[in-house]
Amino acid sequence: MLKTNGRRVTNRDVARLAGVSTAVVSYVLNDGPRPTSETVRGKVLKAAKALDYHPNAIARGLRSQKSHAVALIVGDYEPLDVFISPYHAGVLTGLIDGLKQHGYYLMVYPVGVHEDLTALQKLLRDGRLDGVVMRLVQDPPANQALLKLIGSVGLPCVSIERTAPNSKIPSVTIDEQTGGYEATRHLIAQGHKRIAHIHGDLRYLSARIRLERYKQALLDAGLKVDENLICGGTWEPADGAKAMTQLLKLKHPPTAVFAANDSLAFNALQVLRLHGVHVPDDMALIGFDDIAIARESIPPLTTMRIPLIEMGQQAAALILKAIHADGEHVTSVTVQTELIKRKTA
Amino acid sequence: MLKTNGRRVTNRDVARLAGVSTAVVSYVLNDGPRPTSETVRGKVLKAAKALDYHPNAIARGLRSQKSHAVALIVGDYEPLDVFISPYHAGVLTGLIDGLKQHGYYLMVYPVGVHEDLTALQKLLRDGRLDGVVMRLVQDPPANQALLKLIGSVGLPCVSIERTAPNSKIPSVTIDEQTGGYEATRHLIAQGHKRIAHIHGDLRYLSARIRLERYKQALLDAGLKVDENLICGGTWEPADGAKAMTQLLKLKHPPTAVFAANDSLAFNALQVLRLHGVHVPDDMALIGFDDIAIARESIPPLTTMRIPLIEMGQQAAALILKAIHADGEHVTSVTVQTELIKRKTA
DNA sequence: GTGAAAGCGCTAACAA
DNA sequence: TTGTTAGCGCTTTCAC
Repeated sequence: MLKTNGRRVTNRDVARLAGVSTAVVSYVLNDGPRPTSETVRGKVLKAAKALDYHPNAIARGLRSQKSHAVALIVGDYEPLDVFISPYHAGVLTGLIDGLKQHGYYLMVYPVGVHEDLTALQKLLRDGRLDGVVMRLVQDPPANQALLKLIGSVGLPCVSIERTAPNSKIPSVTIDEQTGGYEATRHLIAQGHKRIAHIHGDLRYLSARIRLERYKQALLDAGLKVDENLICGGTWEPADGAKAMTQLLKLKHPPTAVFAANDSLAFNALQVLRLHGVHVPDDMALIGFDDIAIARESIPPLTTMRIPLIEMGQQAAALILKAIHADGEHVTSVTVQTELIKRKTA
Repeated sequence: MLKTNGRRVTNRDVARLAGVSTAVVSYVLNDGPRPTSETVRGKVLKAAKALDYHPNAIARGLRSQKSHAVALIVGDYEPLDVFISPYHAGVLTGLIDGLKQHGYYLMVYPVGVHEDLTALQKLLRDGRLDGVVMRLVQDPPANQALLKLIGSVGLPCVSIERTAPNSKIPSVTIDEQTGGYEATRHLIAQGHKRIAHIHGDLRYLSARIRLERYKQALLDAGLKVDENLICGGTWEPADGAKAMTQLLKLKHPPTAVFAANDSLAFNALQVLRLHGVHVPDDMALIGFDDIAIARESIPPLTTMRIPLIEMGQQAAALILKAIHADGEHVTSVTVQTELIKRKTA
């Protein structure tokens, strides 16, 4: 905290210089809650400027019980990878932006799924936060400890990417159902009958939904689900290459592939090129997310776009609403995916 | 901030339940500064647990003038891209990790180079920060406003990636001199005589150093610097493709290319593949940074690795030292780049 | 070894 | 319209 060699400039210094009381200084600087005369107002403003006065947020926070700070709590299996993933980076960016515009600050706090929660509890009960945006990764009951902790502290909270089971926490979710379905539909619409799916880490709900909706789209189109055409392992990009290699070895290989995210798709694409398979003629390919690599890849990837920055901004809007709602209900938001047609399907 | 339906549990509640004064509660919970008897200690601890007491950080901060919070201020031309860049994501990750281990929290604050600084000034003078880690992007005099602001608030500060001119601010820098030189040396060592360089956005110091060191390495090896072999534009990945296309059109094309970062190198690589140029036999290629794409690309990129996470951790160590140093000198740190030999050179 | 109380800087209720 | 002052929750000095 600030440690000037001279004394810190306070409320009282301004009051003294302006020849008024500290209350008036407060009234002027906060534009209320009581009116002030123009003359006094001018004197206070002048004194504040002369002294280069900046109100102390800590003192103000102690008094008003508001910190104007929000934390982003993001759980993951590998907390050190969290912000390196383009996925979270996008959300983080939108969130910061949305908060900054309203004078709120963002604290970032990654937490490993098996990490002890006492440190987090300390942060949450500290009084230094006005609200929390959290990103759950695990399913119940594994995420119950975190959820219970957040519930117990009574802080306004918004869940991002998925809903918080058994709670009234509002959320910003992706319409995964439609996204996975439409990605598959797009391939079907191009006349493909043998469509494979490279799935993500099935510990993640999004991976499971995409897989399930892929199947549903096939069935709805009167196509059979062939388990041989379903492969994958984790979100590790290398698994995309592995899966594609596997698919190419099939006696009866697919003519199109829906990969659960762009990294997987991109790595699969590289394998195709290595084997001289022409994309999209010999093999169509669609990804998911629309991260930078999708545009940069040659050929550029067709993909289902998730509006990451928008998600972050929506989360910012929601948590601000929740902070000011004072118990009133805040409605959840679902963002839509969008088919981005490029050159691979 | 926490708003329980019941009253907040405070110091006094614990004191009352334990039958002691608030002073003793503080002594026990903070292990000092005065000793306490074992009996009293037990009673206080028990009462604190019974009431689920958590000290209020704001009140504590007001009293102690310490917040245990640090901000990462990162300037850039496009503030919305800041944390999406794998570069900053790595630094951010290391920084959070290093701070968390010492009970400090990180606030993130991107700032556009042409942005008005009053909002930032407010944050810095707020009293809510114990220190600042900043990443300058512009050169003097353009960065002077930011630098002057930070200097004037008297907060402990650490500069990351580059030094802060005309100031005693300690820094975590990369040994760019060696990095750019060694990358070029590596290509020379393989017998290449015509080596091109795809440079980055020359508004950035790192881009300029890499270019300059590339030239120096050539000269030191008795090779001529051919301006036709130097191209590039911005850090935009697409410029890597553009530059490589240009190089291939030369009557006398290079046999090796040093790209100023991995994204540029990767996009250049795609162009090579498109033209059927074999890498590394017909054209060797080396990148810089060692971001994920360098590993995932096929063939994987040879590159100069920057230890991003380590940089963040070093920055954390330095800012913590600066916060506790109380005016004493904190020495700067330089991290080394490392040649990662993969398949493109 | 412990209690009482001052005071960190601010806001707002109470008085005037 | 403005001044006085209590008090947010904590740490630490002063007194015992």
